[in-house]
Amino acid sequence: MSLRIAPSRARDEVPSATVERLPVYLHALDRLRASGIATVSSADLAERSGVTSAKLRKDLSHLGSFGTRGVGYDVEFLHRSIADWLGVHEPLGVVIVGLGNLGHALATYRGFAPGGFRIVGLVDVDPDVVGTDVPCGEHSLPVRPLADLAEVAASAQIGVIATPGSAAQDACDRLVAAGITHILSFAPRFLAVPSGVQVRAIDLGVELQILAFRQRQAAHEPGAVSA
Amino acid sequence: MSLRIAPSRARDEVPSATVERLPVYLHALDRLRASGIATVSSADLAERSGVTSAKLRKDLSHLGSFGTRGVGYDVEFLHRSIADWLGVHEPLGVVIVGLGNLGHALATYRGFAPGGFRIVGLVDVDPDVVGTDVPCGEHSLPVRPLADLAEVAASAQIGVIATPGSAAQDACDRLVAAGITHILSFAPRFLAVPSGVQVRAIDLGVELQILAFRQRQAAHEPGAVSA
DNA sequence: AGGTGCTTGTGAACGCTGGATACAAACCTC
DNA sequence: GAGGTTTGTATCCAGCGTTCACAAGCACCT
Repeated sequence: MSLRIAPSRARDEVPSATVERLPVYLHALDRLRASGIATVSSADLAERSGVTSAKLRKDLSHLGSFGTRGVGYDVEFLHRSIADWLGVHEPLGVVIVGLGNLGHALATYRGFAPGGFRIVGLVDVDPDVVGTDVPCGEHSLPVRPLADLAEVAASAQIGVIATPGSAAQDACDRLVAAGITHILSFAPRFLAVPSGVQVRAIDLGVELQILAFRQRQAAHEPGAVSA
Repeated sequence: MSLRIAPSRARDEVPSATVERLPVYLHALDRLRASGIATVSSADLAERSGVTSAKLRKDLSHLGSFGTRGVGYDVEFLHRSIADWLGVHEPLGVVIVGLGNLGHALATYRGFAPGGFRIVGLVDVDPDVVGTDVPCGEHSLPVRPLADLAEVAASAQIGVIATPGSAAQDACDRLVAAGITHILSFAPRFLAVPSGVQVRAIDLGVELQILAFRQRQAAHEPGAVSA
């Protein structure tokens, strides 16, 4: 393969919808690499990612030019290119607040390390939980009391809230006070934050209700089939 | 309060963006009701839900007219109206496939019952897990082997996939074969399904990577502050 | 009884992101 | 060197969602 120049276009001008699909492509490339496949066409990769080939090519064109006309994409090169563009090479520190069932699930979740994350701290209020060790991928970490949050968060860039809803706003405020600007929340609540702080909220109950609505709707009108 | 007519407009013509926000409003109303607040204005409710008042009023206008001009909304009445419209009164059966950490977290998740769900089955492949009892809200359920999935899914309308990625497509195929048409997947993979089957996918790794990208972007350009 | 001040409900315009199409450029193979 | 294949991109379109602004309506006060 000839020498290539890393395109690396300005990150600002990329549509957010594209940014949200890039990790999906990365996963698909992961699997292709694991299968020993060296080259992939846009049509093939698109099908594995659940999009159309045109959309895939348009997405990639926003960050540069990675393929070879008439051939396709080199799996290894495209994977590295997207990963670099997303900035996976320098892992971010993650602190998890709340180690109930969900917190444990997140801590032990495989797929954080390859994604460029390193869990650096676990925090909870429950005295029965504080002090216990939780396995986090390779290593394991002790759960520390809520009072230590500021100290723990000092080496983190991302906060994850896995507390009950009633404790979520307090946890959020503490994270923000500790300098965390990007938060992933699983609490069933809207979190108020100062401007400049990004919150990405996932509410399992809401997701299920949306699905349930569609189910009931489809059950009531058996004729309708949507994409 | 005077007699009111339930508006109940056609469900089809409501934009999907509105449908996805209704459960959020419902949660906010839950909390207001718990606080003993009887009346709420669109501005107040909107702030608690993380949207603008105009958007909230427009969303509600799609399903009818629930407020009183000059006063606001009756919390109890609006809650019941949205819940009825979403169809919460008749609970849907949920079957969970995969009872690792995430599956356990989902099974024990509080907030399914009030949302109109009833977990009716748990399935896993691991012989060590099969047979164990898992608490699901009020009651508890035994984990059954994968071979029983069709039988278990017979009384379910929604399937939840919480397996590792490698087992997700197989689990999905079995759910579809058992007649399940609406699936919530947490597996880091695109799931291929026949047309008519709805899949809602949540990939924790993807969510974190999107957030991480924004973090690195913000860190690199300290001037930018986005809403 | 009438006026006043809110708040809802909605009509219309706007912005815009994203998606589809089609075609030219480029590369490998024969 | 020709042909076939696949990428990269320019252009256009369409549809959705959001916002703005105002009219309609209710309660309360005088």
